[in-house]
Amino acid sequence: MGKCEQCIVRQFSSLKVLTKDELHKMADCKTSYTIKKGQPIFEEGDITNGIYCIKEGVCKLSKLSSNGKDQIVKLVKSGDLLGQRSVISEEPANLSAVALEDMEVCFIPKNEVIQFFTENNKFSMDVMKNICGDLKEADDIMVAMAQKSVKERLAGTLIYLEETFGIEKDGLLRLQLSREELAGMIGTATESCIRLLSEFNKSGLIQLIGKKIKIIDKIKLKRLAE
Amino acid sequence: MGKCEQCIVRQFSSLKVLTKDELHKMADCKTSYTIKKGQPIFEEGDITNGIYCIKEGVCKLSKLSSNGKDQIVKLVKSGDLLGQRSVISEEPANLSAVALEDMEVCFIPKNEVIQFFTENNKFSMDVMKNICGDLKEADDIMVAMAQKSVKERLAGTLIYLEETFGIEKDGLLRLQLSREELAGMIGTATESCIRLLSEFNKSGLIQLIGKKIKIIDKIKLKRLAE
DNA sequence: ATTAAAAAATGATAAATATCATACTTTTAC
DNA sequence: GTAAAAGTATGATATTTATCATTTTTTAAT
Repeated sequence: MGKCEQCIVRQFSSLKVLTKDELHKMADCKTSYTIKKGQPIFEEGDITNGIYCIKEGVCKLSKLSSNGKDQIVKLVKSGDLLGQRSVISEEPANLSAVALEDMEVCFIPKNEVIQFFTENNKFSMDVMKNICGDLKEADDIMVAMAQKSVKERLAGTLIYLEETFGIEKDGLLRLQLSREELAGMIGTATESCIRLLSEFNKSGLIQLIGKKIKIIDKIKLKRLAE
Repeated sequence: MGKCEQCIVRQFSSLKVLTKDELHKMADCKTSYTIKKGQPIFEEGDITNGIYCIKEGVCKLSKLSSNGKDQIVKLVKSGDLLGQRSVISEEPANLSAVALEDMEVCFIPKNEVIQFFTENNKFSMDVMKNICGDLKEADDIMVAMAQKSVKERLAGTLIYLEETFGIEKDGLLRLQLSREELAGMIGTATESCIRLLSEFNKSGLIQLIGKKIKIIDKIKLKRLAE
């Protein structure tokens, strides 16, 4: 069983402020999982009873709207924690978490997490800061959804994907989303998303290679996103 | 100077878990303000250096989009706290807060708030729960902005306004927003908002009396909002 | 390797929404 | 009290976006 001390999640998340003792306690109670691409970690409405540490891979947090479309609210990647909100609010999950790549995650039961909260003030402050960051991000996306055109949102999302998940040696976006998922991020119909990608392709902003995307003119794309 | 102990904010917000001692400390360091309708409490980008307790009145939290329109992200009312995110994140305000009615607020300096955080675990947990609630709300609104039509969002917002701020004896929505502000809540052009209000009026869902609004058929309106 | 299924792409069209113009009404300032 | 300004309302029109239909391409299964 892993020791948690060397884990990537410990370096990047709120776990960095845990003491040696707390890390040992965590290592003892955690459960490791492998999740295949496309599989859920939890679903909207589930009672989660703990948080997940993302050791490897990326997942989407999404919510099914009454029109039957799945809106992607956030992407979560290795080094991040997942499911803190439900533990703190003592509520079922508001969003579904589904793997976009094969993943490795660890589950830490609620009781331990709450103990860390009450016994380690640094930890609760750091988790709180992260949730505040999520709130700011959500507010900003809300404004973009309400006030920006689909074209602007697509441009902004492509920039975000490059800056957050990086590119491969050949310049293609490392994180591969289906057109439907990309549409679900920007909040539009799949066909509209595809059409705009074609348009960006023709006007030399991006290049479409199979289903993969390469950003060619980042400056113009950024300007388009405003 | 007020004592904080009897204050409405203490009854409804995270302040309820503060000890007598902490309340006294707070009463000593707080500053009371009166804010006239239309005046800002703080603006996007301001360094706020503390939190506000809303004793009386309602304000809007909004963000100016690059298209020049003001998107309303949240309404905050008496009994609520305001500005916690900036204090926790140690960042400038992400949103502007502007009074929709004459208001009475108290300002508590950052240092005291942080002291309460570190010394009173109940307080930090309760603030955290509230921020988690805001995050859930923001995620839900984001999905609505992305996936619902303007008509559905208007219907939902009218229901929200009635349920959150109540009605006057004659059934009119108590909180009076201008058409422009209502449009800024649902994320649409003012004219589109006005047109849909007219349509709702003609089809008997609501009644427009001057600039005030009365909900006539709440059932149908709710069904419309989905 | 071949075929079925899924995903991506594109065209045609309809629906939703924004924009611009203008009229009317209410509020505000002097 | 009156004029100017702001807010509300409505029409005409343009633009954006969704929907439905079809084709092409890619992926997966046998």
